[in-house]
Parts: sequence; structure tokens; C-alpha cells
Amino acid sequence: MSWPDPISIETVLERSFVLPAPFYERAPEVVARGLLGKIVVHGRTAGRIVEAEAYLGVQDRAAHASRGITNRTRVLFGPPAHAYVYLIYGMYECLNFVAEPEGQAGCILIRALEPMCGLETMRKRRPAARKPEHLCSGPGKLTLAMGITRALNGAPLTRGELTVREMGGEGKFEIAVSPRINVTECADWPLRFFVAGNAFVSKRQ
DNA sequence: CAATAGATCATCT
DNA sequence: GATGATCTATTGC
Repeated sequence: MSWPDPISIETVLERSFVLPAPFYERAPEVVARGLLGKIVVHGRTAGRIVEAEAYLGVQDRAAHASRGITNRTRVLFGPPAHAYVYLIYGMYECLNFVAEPEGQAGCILIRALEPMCGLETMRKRRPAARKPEHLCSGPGKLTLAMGITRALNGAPLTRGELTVREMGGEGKFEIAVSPRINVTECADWPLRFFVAGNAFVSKRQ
């Protein structure tokens, strides 16, 4: 039993373009919505974003940025279109994209991907996954499957080994909204966005 | 199916 | 020294 790629990495690279930096230079909730359907590429693995959460600046007590600038949160206050990767619960890494103009904090947590390329590589990295739907259906899962680590903290998303792309021919899809998962502060803010009905999101909808 | 315990550590108080 | 933007295995229905 093998899990074939729905599309080859070569085709993805040919038919897509890298999202330009100004795309990220907006409010996190706007960027989060816009990121749904876009493609994260790292090496020969790629996945379509189907779930993302917005984290705002100082006014959002659930956001790391609410504590101000520290060693960890420095990149959150830096220029947009860069990766913010941190360790959570001592075991897993979470991938975020920095939003807002430089000097202003805000980011988007990528919570789930629909795997497109490198499924077999992902499966080797995540033996516990029994179906493709389990490969990237959570923030800790997708970083493992894609091979993304803190070494990429602060890396640009517009060039280099980690990029985010848009591919034409994307059909329309419905966007659903809910409160963010596992946050205790600002727990009722509707800042989680996902593709309605998609089987690859992290929790039941 | 749902609920829960345990693993494990950088970060900030 | 307490606390997580989590995942998995296990238990119990």
C-alpha cells in the first residue's frame, strides 16, 4: 500500500507563483482567510492550507506578542512574510507566518494542510498516521510531516527553502469560522478559519 | 466513539 | 518553578 501524490512537485512549481511580501502586510485575520487554498512548499513536500488561526498584537492575550518583545517574540515584531516557528509543550513545533507591517506584531498559525507532494516522505516522518488525512491535521503534525523545525524561525517565505505559493485553477470553497483551538484567553474570538467540509482539518467541525 | 494521562522543555515569572 | 497556540496510546463505554 502506498500513498501516491495527487500532483507532482514539478507541476506545482511550474504552475504556481510565490505570494509576494505585501500579501502578508495586512491584519492577521485578513491574511488568514487569504491563506486558505494556498500552498506551503518545503523541499519536495507540499500541502494546501485548509486551516489557519489569526493571532493579533498586544490586545490579544492569547498571542505570544501580547507580552511585548522578548527573545522569542522578536520575529513577530519584524518584517512580514517571514516564518515564526516555536516549540510547544516541550515536544512539537508550530509554524506561523508573520503579518502586519514591520514594528507591529501579528501572525497566522498554520493548523492543517491537505498533503499534495511527498506523501511517502511525510508518512516516514509520521508513522502513526494511518490515512493521508492524519498526516498534517494539526500544527504539530504538519511541521513533523513537512520537516519544518525552529531552524526556519525568521526565514523568509518569499525565497529560500520554505515558500508559500498560489496556483491557478483553484475552485471556489466555503470558509468556516470558529473560536481558536486550545486557547484560554480571548477564547470567544472568531479567529479560526478553515475550509468547510474538508477532511484534512484538525478537528471535527 | 469520548475522555484522559503522560511525554518533555523553552520561555517567562 | 509554572506554564503551555500538542499528539499519542490507552482506557472505558
